[in-house]
Amino acid sequence: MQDGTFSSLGHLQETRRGNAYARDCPTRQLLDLIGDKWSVLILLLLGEEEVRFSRLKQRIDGISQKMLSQTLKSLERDGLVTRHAVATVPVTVSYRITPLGRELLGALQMMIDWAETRMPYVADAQREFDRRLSIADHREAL
Amino acid sequence: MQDGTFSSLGHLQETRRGNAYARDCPTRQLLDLIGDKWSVLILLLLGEEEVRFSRLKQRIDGISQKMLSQTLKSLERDGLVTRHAVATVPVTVSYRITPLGRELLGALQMMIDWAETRMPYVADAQREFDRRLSIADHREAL
DNA sequence: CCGTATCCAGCATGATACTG
DNA sequence: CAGTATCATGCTGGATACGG
Repeated sequence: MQDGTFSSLGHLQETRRGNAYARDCPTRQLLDLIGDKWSVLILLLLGEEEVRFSRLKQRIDGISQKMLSQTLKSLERDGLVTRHAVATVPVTVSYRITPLGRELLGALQMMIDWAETRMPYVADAQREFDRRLSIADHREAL
Repeated sequence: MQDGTFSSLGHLQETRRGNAYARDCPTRQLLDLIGDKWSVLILLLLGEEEVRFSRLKQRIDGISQKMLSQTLKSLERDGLVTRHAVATVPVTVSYRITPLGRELLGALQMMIDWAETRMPYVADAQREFDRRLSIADHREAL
């Protein structure tokens, strides 16, 4: 079904560089990494300072130990944070953001700013949409 | 468990404005909207021009009719795109990005640029991480 | 303290078939 | 052409308990 799409894209100029619409474009790959529930929150915290595991768990509202551990390992694998273990008893582990991670955080800043100023408008649009929908549903029920 | 977090954040200065670490911060709300599999790809296409449903389906590699319909309705509900139906037979429907959606696209541009230039480094880091892990696993098996 | 294993519920996505 | 309904499925995230 899509083979034709791919080959026709070989010599295209879709305005943006590269094939931005393939399901495996870099943007989607990135969203697969950070589009989850906790990654960005963790990166934001680590962007300020090195933080210990237990402190992260305290400061991130509602995260489970499992998800914190899992997300940190993921971020470490992606080269966005580093893990530093000190062999005390019990062991002490802290995490730092990498230069690559810090760069990403910078690239996300405009998005974060947009979210903080514009999400209220999105919420308005959603309410309006739902209101119209419920009216339409009501008519339909006649 | 997290109530203390919230109240203590009342008079904080966590570097970034607002409580960026709550699970319902605007940034996470935004990621809930566009962190899915298709939203950004659709927005990018609509950012160039008004596009018909069938054309979107052709151009977005691998999307199902259900997911296209569902994602478009979601974006419409969020106020990021608008739907325009023409009562031909059969009906003709096209979608346009809204000013709010275009603004979001602008805010995403740095992230998109970062993804296109830096995702290779992420891929490198992942390979390196997996390589070391397999070595460790191998030792462990002795 | 930090991390993992297990089990489980809910949701996101997809295949397919059907309708106006 | 555009969209919905149904059903199946894999994955994400959460609860809990255990281990180093």
